[in-house]
Amino acid sequence: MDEVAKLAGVSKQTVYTHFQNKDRLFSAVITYVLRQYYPESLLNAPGPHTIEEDLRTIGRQYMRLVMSAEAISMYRALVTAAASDPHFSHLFFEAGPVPLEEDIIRFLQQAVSEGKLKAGDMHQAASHFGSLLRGEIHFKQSLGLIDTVSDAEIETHLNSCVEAFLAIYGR
Amino acid sequence: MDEVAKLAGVSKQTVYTHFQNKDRLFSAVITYVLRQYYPESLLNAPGPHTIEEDLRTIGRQYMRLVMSAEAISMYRALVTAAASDPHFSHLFFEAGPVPLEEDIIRFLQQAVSEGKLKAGDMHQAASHFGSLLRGEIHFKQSLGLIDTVSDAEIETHLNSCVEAFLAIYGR
DNA sequence: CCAAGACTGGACTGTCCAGTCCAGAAATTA
DNA sequence: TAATTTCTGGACTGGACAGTCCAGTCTTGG
Repeated sequence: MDEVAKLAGVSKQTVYTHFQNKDRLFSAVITYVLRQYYPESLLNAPGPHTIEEDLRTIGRQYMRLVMSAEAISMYRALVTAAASDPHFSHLFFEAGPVPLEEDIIRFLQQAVSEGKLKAGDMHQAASHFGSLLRGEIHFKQSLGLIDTVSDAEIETHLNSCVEAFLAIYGR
Repeated sequence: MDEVAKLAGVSKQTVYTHFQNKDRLFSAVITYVLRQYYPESLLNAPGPHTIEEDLRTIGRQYMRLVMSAEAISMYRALVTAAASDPHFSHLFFEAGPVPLEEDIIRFLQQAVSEGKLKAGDMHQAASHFGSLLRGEIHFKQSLGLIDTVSDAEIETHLNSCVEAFLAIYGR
């Protein structure tokens, strides 16, 4: 909290008048940050795309989000807090992963109805896609074994994930 | 450390004579626990199996390991520690995930040479398999949004992962 | 221009926790 | 049995950190 006040260029007391305690501040940070980072639209390029292009676009956004330094340190903070109280994790999950996954499911269902993907459990498909995308990279990042991920690495991993996803769910 | 001493039925001083400090103790715990939990053999049932059966056996062991309460709390401790120093994470990774993945790669290569899987990048295949297996479940567990995972849930998830894996890498 | 409210800085309290110290008890060894 | 080593328990130190207090300063709206 001392550091927060310092970085804000404000006295600690002022921080405490705006946020009753550290938990409230942390909650506010979670909701604020997620609002900032939540992708407006998963697909922003105009014109028609192949399913592969769309998956790449979505996957790229997801990877950039999840592997950003901010996301990793928030994830670390949440994991740490979860050891004694999963309250923040719920806050986070409802504001981030849940709506995001819903968006992705909608996209996948649309693709199914257009005959671009096999029909099936789209919740599972979205979950598999996300898991593949996070992959070992996120696991290692969370453990501090990797810090920054280059665009090239993202692109390589992304390709392998999209390819794998289409092998499973493509028609 | 007080609690460790108490649970060990020993004075704190005695703990400190055996382990210079908390870090050394933690290191010792990591290596000890991994030795205990490291699967002797990924495949223990006798007789010939289909690749699907083998993948299920391996996947089941991996999931049980990774989703155990012990593994989750160790992962949490490592993630927390990684925020300031990834030293323990390295220790962990070299003693656990690295050799495990090597075993799995060997298995996959064997399966390729028997014509049961497509040839390709088996490191990537192993990584994808692991990522699918950890999946959303491990992500949620790490955040404290789920605690225990029933055998039935493991089996359901396992099936979907093996199926997905074979769709990608099966021939 | 002045009163009310907001902000400052920095000292202070209380708690948690790793690690140390020590005097006496217990176990080992010769 | 006597000497030596090891262990006990519990008090203590020091540092980190959340949260409070307060006296004095700055801002701002009427």
